[in-house]
Amino acid sequence: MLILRIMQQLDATDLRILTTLCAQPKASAVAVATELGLSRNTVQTRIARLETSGALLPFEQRINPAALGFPLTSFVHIHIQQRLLQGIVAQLVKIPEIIEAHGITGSADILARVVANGAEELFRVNGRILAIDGVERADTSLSMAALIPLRTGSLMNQRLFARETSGTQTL
Amino acid sequence: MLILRIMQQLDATDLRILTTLCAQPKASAVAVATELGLSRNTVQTRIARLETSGALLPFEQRINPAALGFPLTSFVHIHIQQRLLQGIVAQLVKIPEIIEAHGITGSADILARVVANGAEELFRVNGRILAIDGVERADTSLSMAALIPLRTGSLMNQRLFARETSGTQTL
DNA sequence: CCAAGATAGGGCAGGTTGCCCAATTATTTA
DNA sequence: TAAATAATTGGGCAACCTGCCCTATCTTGG
Repeated sequence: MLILRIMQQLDATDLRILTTLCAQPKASAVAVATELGLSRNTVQTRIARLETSGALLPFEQRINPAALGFPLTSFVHIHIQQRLLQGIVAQLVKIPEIIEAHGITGSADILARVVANGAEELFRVNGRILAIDGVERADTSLSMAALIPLRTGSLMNQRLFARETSGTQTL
Repeated sequence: MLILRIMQQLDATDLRILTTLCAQPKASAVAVATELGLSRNTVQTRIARLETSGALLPFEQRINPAALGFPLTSFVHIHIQQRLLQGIVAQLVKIPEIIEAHGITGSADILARVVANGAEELFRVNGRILAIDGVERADTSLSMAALIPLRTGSLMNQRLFARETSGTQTL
């Protein structure tokens, strides 16, 4: 329902287009085409497909929470009564500072990414989470440093490399 | 060194522009301007500033790892000999499947986001992490569901709302 | 061998960008 | 409060780009 099944593997051309766009986000289709030695039509078709197939995440992803006034990032491991998951998620969605959440395996049930403008707000959010019916514990880990900022370039290189050599991936 | 200090708080106009762009990522500056009742010049100036000030993260962020052939996401809590952090991070960066990593407080030292095309690859990556000198343990939590996909819209609403109600916030 | 799909190449009207400038508001600051 | 500074607006212009349409190759798989 979210992402189309049609999300088959991207081929080398798609990857080259994406790579070019990463380097020059504002590049026009024409620019990409000439740079890659493709026709404008091809590039436009590909990009359109990438957007509809779910290969491109929403623009929202590019907005920096820090710039919005939320410089602190923390990860909260939430332990819950699993049978109440549905309702708990519904409540979590209502907390704006929770900008991401995954249902995970392991001792905790949910891993949430929480941003805040300061420690107090973090504390407040923690309180709101604990107040939800079915939540039993919430362990917060504050991010002290973004050692590796979210990237996908490494994945694209991997794919391109794998294609060219056709061998086992290594590094 | 990463993000410019110039990243002062965004004002209501910036937020409105960003909100509009979220709704219509392909909207031209002219379109945004007319929709918000601003001049084209203003919108273009603002957007340019947002891009240079670090309020807009790199395009890379919009690429879906799943589309690249990495449908599995997991979170790995890494315990290390803290004095070896530097070198460990240097090694982690070389592992393409690690698309994000934070230095965190709590029992674990590093929280890494790892993607893979299958369980075996996850296992391989885990091995590579454990092989790094100074790494003592790596606990993997597989993401079974993206309960809340990364979002920032909630933050923008919060900010805009805060502005409208209480007039004190400098945002 | 044919059908389907992808790519190249060309065309055209209309919208858009980049850049520049002057006039008009805010907003600060002295 | 007045002067200085920054933000916004409105307009103009050439170059460029997009969206859409059509056709001719060229692969690829059945």
